[in-house]
Amino acid sequence: MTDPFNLSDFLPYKLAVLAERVSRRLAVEYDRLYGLTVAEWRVMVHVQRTGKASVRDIHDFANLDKARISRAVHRLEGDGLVKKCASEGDGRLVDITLTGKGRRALSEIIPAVTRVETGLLQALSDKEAQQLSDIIETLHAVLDDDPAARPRSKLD
Amino acid sequence: MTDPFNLSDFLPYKLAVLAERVSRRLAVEYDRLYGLTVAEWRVMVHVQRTGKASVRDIHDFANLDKARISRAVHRLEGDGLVKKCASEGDGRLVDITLTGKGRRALSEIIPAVTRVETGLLQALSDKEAQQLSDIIETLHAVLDDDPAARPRSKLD
DNA sequence: ATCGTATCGTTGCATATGAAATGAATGTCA
DNA sequence: TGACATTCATTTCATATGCAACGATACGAT
Repeated sequence: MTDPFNLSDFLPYKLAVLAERVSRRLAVEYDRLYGLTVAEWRVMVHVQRTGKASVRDIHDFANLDKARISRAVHRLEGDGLVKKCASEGDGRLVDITLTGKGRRALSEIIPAVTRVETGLLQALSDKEAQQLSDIIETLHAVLDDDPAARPRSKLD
Repeated sequence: MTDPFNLSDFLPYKLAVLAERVSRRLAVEYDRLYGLTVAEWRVMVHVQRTGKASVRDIHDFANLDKARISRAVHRLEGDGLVKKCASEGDGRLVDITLTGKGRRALSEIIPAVTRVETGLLQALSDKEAQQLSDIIETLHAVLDDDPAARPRSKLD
């Protein structure tokens, strides 16, 4: 017989459950406002931040599969929220930029999702929020040294 | 123009990225050993813990969609890891129990995933591990009070 | 310059997923 | 008891997902 094993006490499970719950709560906001999915939301945010980005760029920074990004961008283009054009220098790349409509969309969505984040952070003291960041970083560092773990995505 | 918005600093994003990375690292173990998916793994663990469980029970405790559980159980039955039989008292319920093979499978998988969890926890001090648990609980409590959030799953 | 290699974005394919519908069994209450 | 509502597990259906393959472009070594 193996040790008693409690899903509820298992750190990976606890992380997964919280992350999913938070993620779904957030999705309510960007879905409600512009019918966006998580992938579309992340694409928009990254493009806003960098001004213009390729699928590859977003892949590196937004922790999303290449194909998922490609499809998200396609949908966003169809909705007129982003514009795609072939890169000047490199014919393989696609330059993705926000349209005016895209910028307006983000300017509605960002306050809404920030409100949710703020609600979460306000329940934590400044010290706790810092502890959480540190702990997250520490756990990433463990996986960085684990050859069976997938590499970490880059930071914005 | 909206505020500068950094995905990397956004708590929900940080949680999602870490949780997914940890989850995938774990999945390497139960996939490697018995070709299990996350859903199958959670079903097995819950059934081991309770001895016998219905789809509904697992739904309440393992943070999985009912349909996903039903399918996971079906596959596990096909692999001979669990057994299904109609409940005595209530003809709607299905009693799911581990087979001998299922118990043997878990006795291999649990040490493997525990090793991964231990690797993560060892990077944290006892105090930090406790802080993390407390913080997770605090964040759940915020969502508990948020009508737009999905209810929390029960604890084992 | 050219051939082989690497990178980029997209697509095909098999599978996974969630929401809603279904059908069977039970519960409720007049 | 009999009608109606509820609960449970499964299935259906539309969509999402990840991986691998692909075609196109760029790079690198000779």
